[in-house]
Amino acid sequence: MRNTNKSVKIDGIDKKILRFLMEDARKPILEIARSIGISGAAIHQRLRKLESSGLLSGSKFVINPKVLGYTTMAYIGIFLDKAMSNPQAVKELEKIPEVLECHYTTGNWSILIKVLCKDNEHLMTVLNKKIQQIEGVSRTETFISLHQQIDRQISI
Amino acid sequence: MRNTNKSVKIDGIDKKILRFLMEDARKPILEIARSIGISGAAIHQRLRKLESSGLLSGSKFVINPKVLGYTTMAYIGIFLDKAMSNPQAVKELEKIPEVLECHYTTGNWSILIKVLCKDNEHLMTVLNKKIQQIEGVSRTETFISLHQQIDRQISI
DNA sequence: ATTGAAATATGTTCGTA
DNA sequence: TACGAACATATTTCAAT
Repeated sequence: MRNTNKSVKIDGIDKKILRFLMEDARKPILEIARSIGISGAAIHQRLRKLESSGLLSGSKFVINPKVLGYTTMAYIGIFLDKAMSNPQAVKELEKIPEVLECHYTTGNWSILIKVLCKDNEHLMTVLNKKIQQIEGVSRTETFISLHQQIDRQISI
Repeated sequence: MRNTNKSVKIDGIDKKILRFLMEDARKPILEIARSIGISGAAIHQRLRKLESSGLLSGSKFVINPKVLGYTTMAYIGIFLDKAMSNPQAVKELEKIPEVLECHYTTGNWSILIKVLCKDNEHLMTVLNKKIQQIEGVSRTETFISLHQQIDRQISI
């Protein structure tokens, strides 16, 4: 059973450990131990606690999509017909691999999604052949990200 | 010198390796080796090649901000005065820890940012006391993410 | 590109403070 | 909590194919 309440307290040592691992998930624990002057066993124990607190939700290898030719990122605001249920639309969006994020939002749209495509043509295909085809999608507004200037996690 | 051209070719074995590590960056290479039936040394070599190709841009520990009380995520579209240079605004946005992403976009706004706050009150403070204070920011449009339903990397 | 084996380094557990 | 020692695994290199 995983604890997910909000009363998790982390101290300065926890923060140091996390900052290292948020930068490089494969950084050896012993290396971290040496740089912050505490034993490897202690770090191991703290990491277990942080994991069971739910604060650590895993680790990821980050791949650079540009190297695979994916250079066009865009946000798309989607207007749904009143009749269309949000969960049903999300189920369809999940099937589209180019959709990386999907948010149910306040404001103009029902849904805001982030898509990653190879180029503008690819984006157009995704829009016309995939997203607009979803039942209940009435209109979309596309914002192409010409350049992502900040990309980071919460600062701790 | 890192190769960042787009002609990187990866085969099925590379994909299998990457899929494992994109899920769990700390998964032991030898474990992956055993599950796909190839030696650890071979995986090690492939990873080195993938790294030097620029496809692998690192690894990250993922932390769950909710556990620290950060429950309000929002996208904010920012209109900049014509006189205001984009890079200058970005420099100011970088100083705001709640800003996790910043995109220079086509469409209505000059900039689209993603912010993570503890609650609506915190979001309001960030908007009024930090973002609106930036010179050149004329107007903002906020979209609160009531629920993030998809969050993933490119599928390979 | 791949392998197995050797050398080095790390992860993990446990008894103790 | 933290430590160190002991043990189990993993990473890394290398000669050979």
